[in-house]
Amino acid sequence: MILRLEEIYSRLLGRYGCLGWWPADSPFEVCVGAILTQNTNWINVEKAIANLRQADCLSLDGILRIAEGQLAVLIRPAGYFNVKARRLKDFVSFIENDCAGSLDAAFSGELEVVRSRLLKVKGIGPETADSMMLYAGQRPSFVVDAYTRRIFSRLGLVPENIGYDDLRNLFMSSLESDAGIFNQYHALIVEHAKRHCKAKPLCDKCCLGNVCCFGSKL
DNA sequence: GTCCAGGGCCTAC
DNA sequence: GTAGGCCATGGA
Repeated sequence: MILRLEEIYSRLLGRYGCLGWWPADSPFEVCVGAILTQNTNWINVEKAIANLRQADCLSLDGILRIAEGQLAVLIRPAGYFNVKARRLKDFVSFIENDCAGSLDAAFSGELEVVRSRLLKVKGIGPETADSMMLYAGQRPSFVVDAYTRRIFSRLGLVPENIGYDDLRNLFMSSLESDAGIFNQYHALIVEHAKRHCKAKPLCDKCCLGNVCCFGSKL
């Protein structure tokens, strides 16, 4: 049986309930987290964010002000710290110079225009741009990640090697364009993946019929 | 010791 | 246009 996207959402919501993503105190913090979490465990990101907060650098001005080398030291626990320090600097420069220092301005305008503007910033790829738009800007841009591709290809809904934009388009054309739903759906996918898709061997009580649950790698 | 985590850029073919 | 290498920490 092939499950539809709405049915999968309904099952995940029934299983895990409202998750209330993203775990951050402000839209700016969401953006910082989106960059820091690239290919990195969230636990390590939290440590880096705690360092930034303690150093009073968890703000646009804070990151503009601090030297890149010092920034790298603070975010060290998140890994790739030299790369990510540069990316954070590039991002705040974009907000300061191209958006008049306003995150609201960065997220204002036609959806795909906002997205393509973000994608021009070095270090912001599709997933990071969509995460920022959805979780910091409350814009209905669906976030696809490795978990999404893994689960939905295992369920037989898409090819394993489907491209990012193709998978994003599938969700966005199949679901009501609602930031609240997109927010929940992505959060539910991540929650499900963390609990089930890494289970070895097959986990039990999988609300998607165990199909997606057989180790983290195919 | 090995694998993996809520990616993205750059270089070679 | 795309596959492969690189960036790097910390927990399982």
